[in-house]
Amino acid sequence: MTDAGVRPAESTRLLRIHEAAAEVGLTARSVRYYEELGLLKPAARSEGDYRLYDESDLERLRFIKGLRDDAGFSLAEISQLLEDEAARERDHVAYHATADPRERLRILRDRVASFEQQTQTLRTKIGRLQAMVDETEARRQRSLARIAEIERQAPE
Amino acid sequence: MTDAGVRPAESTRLLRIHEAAAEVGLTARSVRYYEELGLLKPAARSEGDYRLYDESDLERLRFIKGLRDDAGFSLAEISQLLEDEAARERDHVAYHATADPRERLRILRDRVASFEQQTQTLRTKIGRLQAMVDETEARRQRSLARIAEIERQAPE
DNA sequence: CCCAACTTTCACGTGAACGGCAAGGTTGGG
DNA sequence: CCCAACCTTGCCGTTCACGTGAAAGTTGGG
Repeated sequence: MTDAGVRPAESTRLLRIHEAAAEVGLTARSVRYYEELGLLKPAARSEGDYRLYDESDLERLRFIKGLRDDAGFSLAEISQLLEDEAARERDHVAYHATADPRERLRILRDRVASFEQQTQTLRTKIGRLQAMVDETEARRQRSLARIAEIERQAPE
Repeated sequence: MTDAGVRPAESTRLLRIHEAAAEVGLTARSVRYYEELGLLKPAARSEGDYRLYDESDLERLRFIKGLRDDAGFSLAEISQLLEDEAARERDHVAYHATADPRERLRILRDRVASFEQQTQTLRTKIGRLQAMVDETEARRQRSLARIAEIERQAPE
């Protein structure tokens, strides 16, 4: 209970939408669209209502971009995947607002569960891709076998 | 030059578009659209111009569907990925048309190269997904560490 | 041969994921 | 205080990947 104002630096500078978007390789339009879909909310707004993004926003945007580009998820699926974390995001404020360790633990544990859900989903996708690789490998082997056979029958 | 009509059994029954589509979990419209994009061509057409698909067509359709659903590739990317094989597909006819072992070897070798290209692309994608998994795992670990720390400082 | 069920091509409609513009407000250096 | 460069909220346009008829032709069992 000592030391009242526990809200010091946040250390990272806040970025405006174009800066933030460029930082993670997106367009401002996309970022606004993602917000419209409820995928994220800027950490703050300026006096004149400019969107302001912090480092955790950038992480989130990078994650979204990864899910979209690398994993090929639709924004609806991403929304689904981040749904839990979106609820936690509301807790994020609560996390910094409360000093109650029990509350903080609850929030952190939910977050861990969310991460586990995400890795699970990603691993499932990896599994399906691996199956496709195996399939293709098998087809390659079959072709190699036929090549060998032909070479046996008609050596050049 | 002996034996004019060399087109005997093909063994597998030919399916019409709805049957083929249902078999691989697609719609007839999608299959026609894929043909329009040049992703495949039915093995044959009936007297009255009905599309007729054989087993290799189904394999191809399943592969396309896998690339679309599991890998999340766009149809343009899939087209790119199958491009080589599409050229080989034209060779497919040639393969059965020729009895020349040297020509058959060339076709088979090209096919092997195409398979290797495909697995390479898929493995790259798997790598990016794995990186995301690692990232998420790291974040989970960090949360776990903070949980442990809080539990040390304020044991319930 | 007939007819219901399937298919053809053509064409317009739709939802997702933005792009781009207009009309106005905000920032911040000079 | 001024103004260029940024931002805001609409809102309409576009591309992709199909969905959904319409109008006509094909298949195949009875």
